[in-house]
Amino acid sequence: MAEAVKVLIQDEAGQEEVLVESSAPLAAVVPGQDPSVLAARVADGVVDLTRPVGDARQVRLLRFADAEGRRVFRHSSAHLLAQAVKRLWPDARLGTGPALEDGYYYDLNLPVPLAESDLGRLEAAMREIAAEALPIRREELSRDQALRLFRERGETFKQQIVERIPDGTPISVYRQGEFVDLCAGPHVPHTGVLQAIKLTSVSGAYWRGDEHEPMMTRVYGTSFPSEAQLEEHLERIEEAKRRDHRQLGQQLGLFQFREESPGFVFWLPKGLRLFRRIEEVSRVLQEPLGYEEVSTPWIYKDVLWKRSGHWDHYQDNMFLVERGDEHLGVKPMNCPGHALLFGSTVRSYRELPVKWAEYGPLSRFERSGTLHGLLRVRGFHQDDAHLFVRPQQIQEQISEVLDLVDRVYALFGMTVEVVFSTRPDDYLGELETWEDAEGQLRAALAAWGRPYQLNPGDGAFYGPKLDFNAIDSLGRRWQTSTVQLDYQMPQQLDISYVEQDGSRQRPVMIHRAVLGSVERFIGILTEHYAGDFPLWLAPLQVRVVPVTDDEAARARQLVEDMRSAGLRAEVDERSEKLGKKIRDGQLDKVPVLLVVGAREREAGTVSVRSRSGDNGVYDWPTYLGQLGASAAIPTSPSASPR
RNA sequence: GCCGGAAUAGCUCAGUGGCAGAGCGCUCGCCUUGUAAGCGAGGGGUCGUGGGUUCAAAUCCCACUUCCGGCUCCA
Repeated sequence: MAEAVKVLIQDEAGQEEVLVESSAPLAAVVPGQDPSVLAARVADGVVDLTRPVGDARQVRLLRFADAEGRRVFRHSSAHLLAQAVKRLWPDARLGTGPALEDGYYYDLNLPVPLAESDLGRLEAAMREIAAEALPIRREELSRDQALRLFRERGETFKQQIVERIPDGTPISVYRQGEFVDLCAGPHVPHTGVLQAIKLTSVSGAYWRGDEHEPMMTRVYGTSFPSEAQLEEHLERIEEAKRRDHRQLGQQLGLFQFREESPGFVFWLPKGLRLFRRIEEVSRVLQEPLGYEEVSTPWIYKDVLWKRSGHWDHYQDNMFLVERGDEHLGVKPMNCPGHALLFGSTVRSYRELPVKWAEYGPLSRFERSGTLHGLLRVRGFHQDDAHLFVRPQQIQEQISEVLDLVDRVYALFGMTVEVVFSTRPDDYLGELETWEDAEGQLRAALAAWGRPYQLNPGDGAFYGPKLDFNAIDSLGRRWQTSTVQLDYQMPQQLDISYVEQDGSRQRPVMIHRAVLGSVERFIGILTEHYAGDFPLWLAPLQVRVVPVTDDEAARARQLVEDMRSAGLRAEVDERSEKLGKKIRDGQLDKVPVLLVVGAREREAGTVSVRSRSGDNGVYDWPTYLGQLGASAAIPTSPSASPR
């Protein structure tokens, strides 16, 4: 009972209305059978082009350029990968294979270990299947039919998934040639659409993400409609690799890691200059807000950790020391120490808020496989502070921290995103207190006036929190810090202040770190700037390059002038060609190279070369003044020169 | 911690069972340089550590350490 219906086709170019049989597949409404159309969005969601038009009256055509079209393309690529694996290893059992932002993966249980060197073979098999242009067909089954199908095929993992689907839910599978996969879809019309394919890596992944479940082999890949787009993507990956802070740290002589102390950083002089500069930024910006620095012990007896709750909740992440009868723990956080100091004397409400900062070393025993350059270490420093406040001061103090976060990240040309995590199911304390705290956080966020993401139920058991993601120059997100309200620590360590009415009250502790770990932050900054630190931050700001050995004396004089002005400068005195010294200066990513020869000496000038090239000749005393000014921390972002 | 891979000179890497190599860096000498690599010579190695197989191991096998890609974790 085919009936002709009017369908409105929407495409990026515009829309048109066509008349089509309702029993025809959606593909029939695609103008000119355009092969770049991968799927369609109708009222029910994104669907296959093989689906009948049915009662759809508005159809949006999806291509690779659409995020939804891209997901379909990548998901079909994952099926292609799984099919290729099954052709090479028929005993392989399928797990799951979703699309990712930039590609896809498939988790499989394989009879043999798979190495990255096997990926070429696998890619070849994928290309073969693509060349076969197998039609991809959807089938709907009952739960029993699906169970039987996957049991017959020995797909035990798929069986597990089906078993978890409630009875009565329609189940879909997709077939392409000999391959069948349990899948909600949708998919591209046939495998020939999947043109440019690349498998990128292979690794292990727990089944269902649970470390008690078996380990699957996960193969990662990406795919594009054309080789040119694939090339472009691989080029972006190369760019990210060139920015890898571990590589730049080695190349620029900033820091090292050594086998003798896994997870701890060896800072070289240049790296430590960066480190100190970052700390300076933190101090300069927060001291006017009434922060004061304290220094507390880094090893405490188990008694303290038991009182603070770390012994029960955090012991696995602590370095423990046993010395005779004493059990000691190296601090993973500053809060208990700060709370002890706060409680060491009677505090009046007049003193609050108390804001104590500490940059000292923290140690956390991270599992060996989680260490990653500066981004995940066992020994680090935070721009940590604890605010002891009266409950009614929460909002104003959070607002102040939000403002500080904005100003700090603006210095580095980064913005932040905020995630607000609220009361979890297993919360401690009074419901009323929680509601008040969350209300104050919400008010502070509203005053801040920017959108934020809500993460209900993801707060800490002791209080709600705000997480910050910094966004770098490549658009990548990095979790840098959290601001957490804590009602438990003051109680556990029994600290209080005297209220206006003479009563003893518990302060609320606000844990906050703006940069988070300084180590991690430097790793992020290195990648953000690709090692081209701005002048005010660069470990070496100026290198003087004498044209001949005869100019070395003046070059040294210039460096002395600069050092007196507080600049970080040095001379390249090697007996090398000018071109060589320029090249090395560029490779060392020095912001300013001053070329000085006989001409400059006679005229009292310097020839300036920045990272972008020759900047011309300047009068030395004038230029020195300018340099000094632009090398200062640009506390007002508009005044920040790169 | 788990899965897979890797470890050779200071750095980046070549070397698949038979005398340990290259480029850069380093030292010395020559050159005296004008905006991205001047020339020559020299020094430099427990081939990650320990065990095994073999007439013979950087190379094959086992264990450990560390790193890399992920997973898990990151109150």
